[in-house]
Amino acid sequence: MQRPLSPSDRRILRILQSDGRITNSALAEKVGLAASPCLRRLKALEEDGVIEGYRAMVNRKVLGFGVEAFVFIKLEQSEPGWRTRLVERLKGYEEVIACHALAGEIDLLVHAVARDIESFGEFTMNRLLTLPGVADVRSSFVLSNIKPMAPIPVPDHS
Amino acid sequence: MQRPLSPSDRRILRILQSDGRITNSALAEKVGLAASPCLRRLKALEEDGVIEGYRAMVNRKVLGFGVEAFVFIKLEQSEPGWRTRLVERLKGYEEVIACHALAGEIDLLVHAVARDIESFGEFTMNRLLTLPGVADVRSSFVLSNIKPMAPIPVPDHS
DNA sequence: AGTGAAATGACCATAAT
DNA sequence: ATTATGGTCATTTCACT
Repeated sequence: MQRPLSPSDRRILRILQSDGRITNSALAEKVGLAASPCLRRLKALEEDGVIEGYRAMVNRKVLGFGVEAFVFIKLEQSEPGWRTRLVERLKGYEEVIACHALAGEIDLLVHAVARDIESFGEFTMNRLLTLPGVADVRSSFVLSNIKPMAPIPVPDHS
Repeated sequence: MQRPLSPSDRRILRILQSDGRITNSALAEKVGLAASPCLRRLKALEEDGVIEGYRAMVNRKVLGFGVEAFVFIKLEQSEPGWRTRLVERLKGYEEVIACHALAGEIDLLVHAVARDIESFGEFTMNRLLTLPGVADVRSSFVLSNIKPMAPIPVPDHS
């Protein structure tokens, strides 16, 4: 189902996770490959879905989002259809920068940004609590990003 | 303290958050600029720290990490020094792909990956619970990534 | 290895302040 | 005048075959 990763592939993945915009030729040099085979490997990794995309990390505060928070949501037990629609609505909110379904006490973990505390309040009150199927909503503001979005470790073998 | 963002800057940020490896010339075309001024703006955004970096998004399962989890940590009240050292240790763990300090019930929210449930257990037992200053550790496995790492919205004005 | 495309820097034009 | 914007062109470097 998945071609095994060569040592070069692994080096490529390590480098690209910390510098996603490096040129292929600079990448090739770091990896210890000629440009041409390096590019072929990179394309293959993209093609195979090992690399799912590239993203610029933007400073949220510069964009006017002074508040970052996590919202812990418990759902009511209800027909499956409700849950699907709830999740679709949630995904549609642009304040939601990530959302995970969890096992255990909390059903949904929502990572959100907002301009300020007031607009975050508006968001939770008007857009989260009003979703049908939501039993409980608790929010915690992020005080500091201790470790922001670190790379996934790339072991020498899978 | 921060140069205001031009409409072109905002378009650049929107595009680069969903395609961080787009060539400058393709970016320029989408933005509606010539390549040269587009590149100048891009460099300035990096220089000013508006863009904090670029990252390839890698499929964790391909790398052998079948398990993704959030760990909710409560700390004991203790001297500030302990907390700093605890946080440093936490940052050093490569299983930890993100970590936030939160206000409220939970003090630290840790986002982690592991090869399987057993090795996640080893991680929580031997590396988290043993940290001095930790009062309580609770873990929830991620069942699904409902909305994985969406862009931060870029308003037309800040 | 070669060729077409992209990146990059020097320099100019225009408009708003 | 100064600042901020964008454009053109020439050169080097890169991507890709």
